[in-house]
Amino acid sequence: MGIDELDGRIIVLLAREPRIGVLEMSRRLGVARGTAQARLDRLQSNGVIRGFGPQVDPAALGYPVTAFATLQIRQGQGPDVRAHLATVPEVLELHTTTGGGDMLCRLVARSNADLQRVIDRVVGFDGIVRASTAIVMENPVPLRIIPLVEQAAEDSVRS
Amino acid sequence: MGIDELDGRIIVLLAREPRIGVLEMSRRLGVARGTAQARLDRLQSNGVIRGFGPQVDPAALGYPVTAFATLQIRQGQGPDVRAHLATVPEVLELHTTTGGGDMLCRLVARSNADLQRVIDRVVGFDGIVRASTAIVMENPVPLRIIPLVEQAAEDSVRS
DNA sequence: CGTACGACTGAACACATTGTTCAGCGAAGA
DNA sequence: TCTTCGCTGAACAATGTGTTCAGTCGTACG
Repeated sequence: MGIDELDGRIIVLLAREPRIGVLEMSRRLGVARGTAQARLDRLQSNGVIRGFGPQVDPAALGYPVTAFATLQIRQGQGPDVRAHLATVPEVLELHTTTGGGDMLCRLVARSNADLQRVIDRVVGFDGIVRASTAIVMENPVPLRIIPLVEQAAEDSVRS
Repeated sequence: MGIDELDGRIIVLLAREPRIGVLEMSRRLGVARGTAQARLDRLQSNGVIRGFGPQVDPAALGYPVTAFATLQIRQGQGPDVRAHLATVPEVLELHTTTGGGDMLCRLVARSNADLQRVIDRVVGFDGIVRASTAIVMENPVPLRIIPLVEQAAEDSVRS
């Protein structure tokens, strides 16, 4: 577990220019191609890099509204609620959190009006006692990982 | 704005097997290579596909604890708080939401004990009045986009 | 002190894919 | 009818891939 400095450089480089291949990568890093390839393979089998799936922008798909909903679940209904939420395409993400068996989910919708439809569909299920929704206005820090990768790489240097 | 059925198949295919190239993609989709390439280029310049950055697992980096923190901000301190949070590597994401100028941020930490350090760093800033944190226990629905893409693609068929 | 091991290098090879361009085709719209 | 647009199928040189090899280096261990 953990990554070293070269691993960190690989991830940062890939994050900045995802389309480059192993050969170009090895050139930029100043290492042999085999090294770059071995490191990349290791990072993937380690699970550090899960994959290179396309990053799709929901807004460009016609879903410009994002919201977070906190759900309160009736005792023992957790599994059912999860299964229910998994069937709703507009539920992009679901977490169970501390604090009375609550859940937090990320929603998207076509408009504020459409958000009502989504929420109705989300909470239109028996096991959900209460829902409180916060609509996202701005996203000053979009989902990012590079600073954390750099932090983790620096930590490894100290060893 | 919006995607058609072929676009949807391209995105889903890429999400399932990100490593395939344009040629292999065109074979699976049953279209000419030029078509696949043109569609992919268009999706990217449209902004529908933002990129193909590596999906890094914070847990594998040594940060297995995730939490969501709701922050209450002092009037007019929003910009300063944003700048502050952007400097914290463990802040993976930050949104401003409806409800009294609040913010919601996603945090990671090396352990529950380490989370205290992260939170202290996050809230150790003048403009933050109050913070309430929910620790993530399970993640029944990891961040996903495929169901939404399929929904959007189906919607386009009806036109 | 010597050895075994793991990681890295630099090279080679056949093969597949990429970027690019071309002419032709069919459907939709002016 | 004519034009435009997207798709097809093909070709080309250039580049990258998967794979393998022998050789080097530093370190941990006997």
